[in-house]
Amino acid sequence: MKYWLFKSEPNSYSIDDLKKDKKTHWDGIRNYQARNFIRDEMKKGDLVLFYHSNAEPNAVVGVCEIVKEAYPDHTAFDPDSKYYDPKSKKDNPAWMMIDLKYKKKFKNPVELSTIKDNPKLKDMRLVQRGNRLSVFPIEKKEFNEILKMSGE
DNA sequence: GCCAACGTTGGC
DNA sequence: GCCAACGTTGGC
Repeated sequence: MKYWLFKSEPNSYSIDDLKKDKKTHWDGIRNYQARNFIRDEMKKGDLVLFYHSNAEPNAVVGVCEIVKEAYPDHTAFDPDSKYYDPKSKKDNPAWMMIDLKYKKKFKNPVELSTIKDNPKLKDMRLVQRGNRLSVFPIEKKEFNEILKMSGE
């Protein structure tokens, strides 16, 4: 089993939206490295930290779980979608998505600033310079450390 | 709002 | 195949 971190801007989709929806499909990934993680490595049962970016404050705000493994991202086929990509064909989809289930929202979000201050988390991609991936793997010990910092 | 970082595009 | 231009991400 693997552990992941997903970034989302709360004004487009927040942990509260996921809590309300209970489950969602993670569409709109249009980066090949992220796509490869989704397609090749994410498995049902993997746990995901949900992170708010461009937020006040930026923070890990909860946990969710992968409940469906990679399948074609249908928004790439839809000319009306902002994620439309004519290069993605139905018989050879370029982009994939997974389904996520809500698990918990932290009472105390773990802020980016405190993550940066924790030497145990210095190797996380989240705090590395220039990291722009919106989904990426994290270590089990990093996942557990964030949980510990949240007090959950 | 600024800007550094970095992925993608397209001309050559 | 190189690389400049451009667009996007995301912290500050």
